[in-house]
Amino acid sequence: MTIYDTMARAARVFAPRVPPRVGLFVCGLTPYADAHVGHGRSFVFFDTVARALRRWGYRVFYVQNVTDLDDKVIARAAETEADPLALSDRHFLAFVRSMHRLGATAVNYYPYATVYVPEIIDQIRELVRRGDAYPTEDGSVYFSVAKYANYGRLSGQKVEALLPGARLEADPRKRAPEDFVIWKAATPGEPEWESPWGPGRPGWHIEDTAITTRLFGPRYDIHGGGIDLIFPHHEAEVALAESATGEAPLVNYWMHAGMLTMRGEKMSKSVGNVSSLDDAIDRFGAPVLRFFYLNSGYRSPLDFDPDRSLAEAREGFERMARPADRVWELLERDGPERTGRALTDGEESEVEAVVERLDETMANDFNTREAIAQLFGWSRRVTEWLPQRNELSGEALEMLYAPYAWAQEVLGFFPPSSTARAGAWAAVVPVVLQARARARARGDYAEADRIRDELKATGVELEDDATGTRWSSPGA
RNA sequence: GCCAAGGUGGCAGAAUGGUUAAUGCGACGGACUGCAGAUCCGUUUCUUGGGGGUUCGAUUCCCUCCCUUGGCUCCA
Repeated sequence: MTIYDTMARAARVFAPRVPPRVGLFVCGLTPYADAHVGHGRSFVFFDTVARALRRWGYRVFYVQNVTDLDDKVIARAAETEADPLALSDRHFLAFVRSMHRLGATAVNYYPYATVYVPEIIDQIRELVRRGDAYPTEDGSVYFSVAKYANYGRLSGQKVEALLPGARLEADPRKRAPEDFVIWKAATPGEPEWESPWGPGRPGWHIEDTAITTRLFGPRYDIHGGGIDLIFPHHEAEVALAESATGEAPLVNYWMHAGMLTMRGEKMSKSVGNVSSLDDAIDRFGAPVLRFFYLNSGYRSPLDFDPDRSLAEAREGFERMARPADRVWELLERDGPERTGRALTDGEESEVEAVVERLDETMANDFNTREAIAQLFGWSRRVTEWLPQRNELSGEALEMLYAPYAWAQEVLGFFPPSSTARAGAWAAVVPVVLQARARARARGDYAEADRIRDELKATGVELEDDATGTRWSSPGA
């Protein structure tokens, strides 16, 4: 399989350092506000990466850090008079709930940065000892960019070119304007930890390297994140970790997910054009949202139009999922032991070829879009089988379902959805349907349509076909 | 100004050094249906941002220009 590596600016064959183990680290969010649709994109993508790697037999240890304390958390907490750590804790838990609703459950461990303060201090101490970082009189510590020769390799930036940059402010405490803070001297009233340089708290970049050095050692396989993090954050991570450990490269494969834009502009809390992730899940459901995200190349920008994007994704997803549902219904009702005809050898190898191709497609730098195109092709094929589906054995039906099972495993679509027709509705709706069937039988279509309309008003949708009436309650 | 990623049909968005450039959405017509829905058939549509080069052949590789977005010490 190949992965596009940002450092190499090319697709490279993937080879873990210690197969079959894979260390995967993805920059998580700073939980000072609710997650938005843009966050969902990259986290769903990396969830899919971990799912695919696991399917292929890799033992993935997926770590996603939580920046539970930084300037924004403190600022937001000050506005609401809340404790900063309690504020980020609350938002993080909400974020994890959203991720679970999205089926993004591949993460093994979400380390809070503040839990790793001892490791952070150790790493800073090592950098200072080596002369790569220096404390200042006020009790902060800065990393000396000039001491790291490869600074700029990941992002393509040159240090000289940074100087005219918009936000580099002259700071008398810094030896060079490009130096960045790794330990921030305490401000009264803010959370602080004791350190050799006085009370303070960690800088952003060093949190991740202290965590990954502790959990993975000086080198690991894959580091992911949004493309907006390449500079300065990931550039700084490389410099810090490689300086502190003396080993390189820190990361073998750098993966960056493209931005989600809102009508052409990056969705972000700073811009203020955010659309709540939970609202999107509420309105369209996790499968539609995952479909929307994965229906594009992960490195390309993806535009989100709240009026159109998810409605369009829903149409597409339903077309793809409908034949899967028809097969699943029978399996759910009769179980895999149901009797009937088996697939022919030719049909079986057809299914196997489809699944094999899906794996090959994903192995090409996680080409989820192409995999989805293939699933559409499979749905067209399954539609041809549907008229005779009642004659098929459970085993045959399971084979027809195999590409969808693949999608469930890797892309996270098609969650087992038996609940949709369960509960109180399951008892009541069939009675109503019988009444409607009698009305239709005697030609009273006005009554039949009235029942259909009234059910629809409660969220229950009906579809008539040759075998009877099917109902569904998407909101259930 | 510097760095990076994008630019493909009405829209979203793939792919490839080589037959008709996917897939989906939308629209239109038809079949089926009591109607609706679903499904099927057909139609609709791109010479792949502009220019130049390499090549027998490029949308794909190279150069250059333009545009959009992201980054340039807050960010998925």
